[in-house]
Amino acid sequence: MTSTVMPLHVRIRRDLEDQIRSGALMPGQKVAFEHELMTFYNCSRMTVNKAMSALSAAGLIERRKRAGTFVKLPRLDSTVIDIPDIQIDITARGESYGFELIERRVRTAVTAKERELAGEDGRVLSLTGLHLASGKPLAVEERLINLAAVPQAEAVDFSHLSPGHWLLEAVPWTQVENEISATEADAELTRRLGIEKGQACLVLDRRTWSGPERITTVRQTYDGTRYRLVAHFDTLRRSAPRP
Amino acid sequence: MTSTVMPLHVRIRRDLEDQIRSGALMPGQKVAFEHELMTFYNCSRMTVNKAMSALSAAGLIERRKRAGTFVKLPRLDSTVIDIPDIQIDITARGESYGFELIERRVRTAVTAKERELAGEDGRVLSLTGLHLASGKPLAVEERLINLAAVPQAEAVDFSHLSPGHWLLEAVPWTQVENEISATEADAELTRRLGIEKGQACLVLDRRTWSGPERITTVRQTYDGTRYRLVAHFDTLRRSAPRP
DNA sequence: TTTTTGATAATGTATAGACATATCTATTGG
DNA sequence: CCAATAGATATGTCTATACATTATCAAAAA
Repeated sequence: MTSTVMPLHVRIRRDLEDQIRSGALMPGQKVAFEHELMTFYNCSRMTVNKAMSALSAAGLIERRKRAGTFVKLPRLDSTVIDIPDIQIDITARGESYGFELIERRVRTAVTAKERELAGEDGRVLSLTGLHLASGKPLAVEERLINLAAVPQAEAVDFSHLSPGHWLLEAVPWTQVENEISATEADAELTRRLGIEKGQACLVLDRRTWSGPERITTVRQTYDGTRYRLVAHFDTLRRSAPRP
Repeated sequence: MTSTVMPLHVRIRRDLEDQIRSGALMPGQKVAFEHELMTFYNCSRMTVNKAMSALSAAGLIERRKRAGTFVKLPRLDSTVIDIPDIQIDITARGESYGFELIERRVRTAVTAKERELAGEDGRVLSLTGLHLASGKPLAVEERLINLAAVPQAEAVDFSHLSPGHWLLEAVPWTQVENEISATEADAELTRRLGIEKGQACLVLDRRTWSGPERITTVRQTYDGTRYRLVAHFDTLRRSAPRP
């Protein structure tokens, strides 16, 4: 597949990966010793070691001194799913993306949520808007931005600009907390998403930090019939959601 | 924290990680050259290189020849969430776990879903059951197991044994596909989970492979008010769901 | 001015060797 | 027989060096 010449340590790693994936090397089984691979590939131990260390770091194998190297049991309790940025996700599906601002307010933090974000008497920018896929509402977004951390947000016109996408460029985050849940559509959601009353919606709550500082809190509520989170995962590394 | 002496390349990596996390090194900023770190830590280039390569592999930094090394923008479109095994998740919350089998059938693949799993005329084990947290139903599970791949499943008594947990030990997977969606509780879910009719439920569909072979297909439908997926993620590595 | 070319500097890959560390095995001493 | 001990061995770390690769910058040519 890859037309370019592959570095040897990458080739060794891929060979082993392939054997593990295909089942030729099953979990628990012993992998060849470094010195065996070294003679097989006719290379130095450092090169083999680089390949094996990478596999070990990726959690595919376990290495024990004196004993050797063994294929690890993949653990289901740490399976992983991608959570895409909604704008990127929509365009990746080949649909056109749009954002429509419903409400914008600047105020002093009063509610618990606002104070958790901006602290006592901190100022927050509150935005409510709609994410559109091919012109149709896909998700409602309710966002709070900590103006102490992102003062420049106050001057931005978010009428048709996804705040999440803007923030991504303006203030890179270092930590995110995501929470996925389900909720029934209330009257407001029903109206805004144009769905049936009581329909199930997927809710994504996200809080982001930049270093120690809180940046933003957002809740995106998706039309449950039109949106789902998909992830393909294998023992080496996850891949992107399918088209 | 760590009482043992840390290898130098780990220390270098952690120092850089900490600087990135704390905001001392912001995305886009240039990281010191290898030869600078080499004199700073008084070590060889290979040691610095090992640390930097690891950070590069983890996606924290980007390295360009001649130009140097730069802190990467974390990309929201590849944020990640843990999907725990339900049994492990429930016990981790300090609740007692239980499984209750509702229906068990062995049959030849007829529906599209069954044939996708077991192929034309393949035999499948169909299991329906309830996951209980502290004695109360938390999720309904509908599972199909490919008996060609896991013949020993036919002899197992799943009356009070979580099939997913058993499978994990019996047949290690190499690939998983997860899908999260939301649905309204129908009459059957209402009855089995003891919830209100029409309530929103979180649905987790999972398909697993072992090498090229399909192992199982499962749909777990959760009581939306009692279950949510949580993940804390930072630019270096994700951590477990909070208690 | 624009384009080409070439030197330069940074990372990427690989080697051979050295010593450290953990752990398994066999031998020895009680 | 059990326990302590002493190899043996596989991985872990690190060095010093070499050459490959490639983006960048500046000088030379069009």
